[in-house]
Amino acid sequence: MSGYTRDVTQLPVVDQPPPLSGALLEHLARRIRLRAEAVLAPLGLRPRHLVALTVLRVHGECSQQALSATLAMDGTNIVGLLNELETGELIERRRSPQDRRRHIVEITDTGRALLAKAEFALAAAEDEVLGALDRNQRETLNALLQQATAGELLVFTETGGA
Amino acid sequence: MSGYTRDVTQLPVVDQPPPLSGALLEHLARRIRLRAEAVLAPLGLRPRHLVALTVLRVHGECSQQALSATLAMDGTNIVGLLNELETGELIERRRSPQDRRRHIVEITDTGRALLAKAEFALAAAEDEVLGALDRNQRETLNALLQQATAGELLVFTETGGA
DNA sequence: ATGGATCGTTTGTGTAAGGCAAACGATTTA
DNA sequence: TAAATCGTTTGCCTTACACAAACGATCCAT
Repeated sequence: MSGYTRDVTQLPVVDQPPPLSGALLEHLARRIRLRAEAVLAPLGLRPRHLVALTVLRVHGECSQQALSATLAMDGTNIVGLLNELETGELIERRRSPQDRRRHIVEITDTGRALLAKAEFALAAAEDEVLGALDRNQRETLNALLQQATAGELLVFTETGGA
Repeated sequence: MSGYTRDVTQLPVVDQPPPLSGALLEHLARRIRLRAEAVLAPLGLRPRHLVALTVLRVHGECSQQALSATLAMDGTNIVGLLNELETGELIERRRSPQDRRRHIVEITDTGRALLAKAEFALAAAEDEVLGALDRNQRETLNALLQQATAGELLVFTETGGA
């Protein structure tokens, strides 16, 4: 599965490094996050909340530890994060009927509404940072990110949690 | 300039939020960063170094405070970051002839080499996270990020630093 | 039924990133 | 000559996390 043979059908030109996105991803994320903080504060949100809500909107409901894996964040910290979101009734924790130890986490309508509101408010900030991209390109970018994000959960859906 | 009228030539369908990338950007960046740390450690690098080097490769040489602005990081912290990079001879600080208070920061050949080496090492980690994107999409993604990143510096190039 | 695993939770500790402020030497500019 | 600027050093503070240990509730296997 991990034996992903990179496309070396031709000769390795000059041993050129593959197109790498991580650093740029991080760089742009930071620039946006800094501006986002100021915009989100009045809404009682911080960047981490935005990320969690966004992920919860993409995926449907999910167990708390699945969320922990998806956000790549320690389980103990997820508790606190969800507490904050639950206080604002942005997410809902309910017991799983199948396994009553589990919490089923889901974004609420209030959560969706606030998320949408936040997104409107953030548009300007993003425009500022992603100014070099035109509308089309930004949509392409977003589609790619969305697809990449949605892809993760397949792993956990397939595996089920083994 | 900031009066960017979003394309509302038609009726605002249902007041749908604009395509937002910030949260997803941050989410994916985090997932990659965590895996990257392990890969970079043996090279004596941390994610922040990778970001700095990558940015320095995209832009050419630049003053230290321009870098501070580009990385959106406090000037005092830039000093330490550059010190670490300079110790490894990955970047070079030299005095500007025009204004000898200024430091001209530039990535060295050693820096480029190590950066390339790191990128090779990181490919697997990215493959893992961006697995839902095919080769073409990943190239598109990278091109967009590159373009967005390169765009920032225009601001400072134009303004000159006023 | 009993014992061992599992899920979420609490608490507590540690670390790394980074902001912010003050003061300094070297330099430029007015 | 005086004031502003660039990088630098020092010191303090906050935030986001990871990690470990212990707990109650629950599931599961024997």
